[in-house]
Amino acid sequence: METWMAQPDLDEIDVATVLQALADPMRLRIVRLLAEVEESTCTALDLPVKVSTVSHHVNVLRHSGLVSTRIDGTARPSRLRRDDLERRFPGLLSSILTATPPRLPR
Amino acid sequence: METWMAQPDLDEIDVATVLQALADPMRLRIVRLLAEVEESTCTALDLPVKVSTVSHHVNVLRHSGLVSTRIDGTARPSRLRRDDLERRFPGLLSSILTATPPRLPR
DNA sequence: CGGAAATTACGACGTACATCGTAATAGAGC
DNA sequence: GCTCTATTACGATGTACGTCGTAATTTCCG
Repeated sequence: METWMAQPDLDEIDVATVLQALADPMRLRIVRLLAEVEESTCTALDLPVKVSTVSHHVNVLRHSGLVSTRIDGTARPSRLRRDDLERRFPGLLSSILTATPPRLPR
Repeated sequence: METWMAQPDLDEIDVATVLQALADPMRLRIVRLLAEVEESTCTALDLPVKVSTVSHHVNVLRHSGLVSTRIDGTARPSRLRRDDLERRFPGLLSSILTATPPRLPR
């Protein structure tokens, strides 16, 4: 049986909270990574910050409703709530993930 | 003839910058107001902060590509770049504007 | 049981930034 | 020209938070 960490229900997800979560560059990077690997733990994510910081970011992402986290022994693999987000805010997450990089300058 | 303040081109708009702009509650509120009134100046917006602060926020919104500002005498009426944003990030702005308020608690 | 690994809880530190007050600038109208 | 209004430029201030280091907790495994 699979156990999951506490997370907001679909209709509890606040768009302002989601935007605040996505506003941080490192968290946006985590979201993009999770969109590729489908599931990953904090230590497995290859990021230029300490694991305790990654853990903090993933917590923020889960509380905002962006990711769901499974309990697997001592590991806590997380995955993007793509379908949930698509239902709650159609087009939001997908347009962020498929966005073209900005043209120079800036 | 209409003059406009400098703003990023469509393909110069960065999704990360847009998200950072929308992350602030007051700026999100401004975006929602502009979505209703179609065009407004800083002083016309009824907000619980000083006008200099509103001006700052509108500048951030313009630099991020969310609003365009027209020069009309001493006034600087701004409007949402809805069509531009829809073309650049389909579904992003619209899903934010039409989002249902979150169910309690939180 | 003992040790290693994953995660998190906690406190501390820097810094980015939202906000304000004031002053400077610019246009409109008398 | 003078005044009024709208906007912004600038500096100051307080606070939120991203990051780190360390310790505590939990689980797995030999």
